[in-house]
Amino acid sequence: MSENKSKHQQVIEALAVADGPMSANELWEHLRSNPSLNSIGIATVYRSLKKGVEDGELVPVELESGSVRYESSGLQHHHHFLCSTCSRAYDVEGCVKNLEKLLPQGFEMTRHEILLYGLCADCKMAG
Amino acid sequence: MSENKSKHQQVIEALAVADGPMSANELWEHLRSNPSLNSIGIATVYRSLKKGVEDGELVPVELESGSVRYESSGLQHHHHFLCSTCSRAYDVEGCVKNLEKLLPQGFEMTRHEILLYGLCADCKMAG
DNA sequence: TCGTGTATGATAATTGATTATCATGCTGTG
DNA sequence: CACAGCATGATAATCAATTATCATACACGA
Repeated sequence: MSENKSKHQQVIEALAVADGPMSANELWEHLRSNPSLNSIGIATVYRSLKKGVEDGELVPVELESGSVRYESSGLQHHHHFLCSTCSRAYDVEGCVKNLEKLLPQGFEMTRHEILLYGLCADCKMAG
Repeated sequence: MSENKSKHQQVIEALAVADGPMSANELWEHLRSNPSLNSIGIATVYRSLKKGVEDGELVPVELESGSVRYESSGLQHHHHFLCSTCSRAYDVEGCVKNLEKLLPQGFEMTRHEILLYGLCADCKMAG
């Protein structure tokens, strides 16, 4: 398989070009639906995600209860939009100022996440 | 039991005075540890949470994968802080401006959540 | 007091996500 | 070609959260 991509690479690369973090299941469906790729098993998806995180290529992102999504590490600072209809997560660029002013006395902040909820462009147009 | 509080009321009231949203399990441990209250079963906690949401008294809050927390409805607009050490969630007052500027073209935002991560005052002092 | 209905607790059952297992097939080497 | 080792897929096993079940106990009205 030296001239073809390994399944693991397919997982990593799919996330590299995705427009938002994806769960194991989303990734699985996405890869299976692509006719130019061979089929892939869900076990391989989980294995690749785990390895990707261990290798520092991927970062887990928890936006909801019940599922962990993954994104490429090394992306610019960004946040996420979660569509209430299709439940896909999208990256959104930029950030806001003055987050520190929210911090209560005595607390120490190491990072933050901003989550926007609503309708993504696709679902808004379809609805 | 007319002069005492029902278990359901105890759950609702515990959340009313909590300093952040709590999961079923957190609530259960909290209520059991309070010597002035009778013991309570985990089933009752889940039942009360479900009923509280149906009645509009409680709101589910999803900050992580793996657990749903609940808070009183009708709180002022606020956000949350999640302690990486004790994993408790705290309410934080206030908000920030210009969130709309993050929204991609064609998307529609209905609500948002800001999550701060780090050490809470207790853990910071203890650590 | 008797009967009905609600509240409760213990625990079994379910569910969804994730991990472990195991057999297969392919790669590259000696 | 035979062998060792890794990648893979199907699926069983695990795990945590949640829900369903069922028997008990108490409150309240007839």
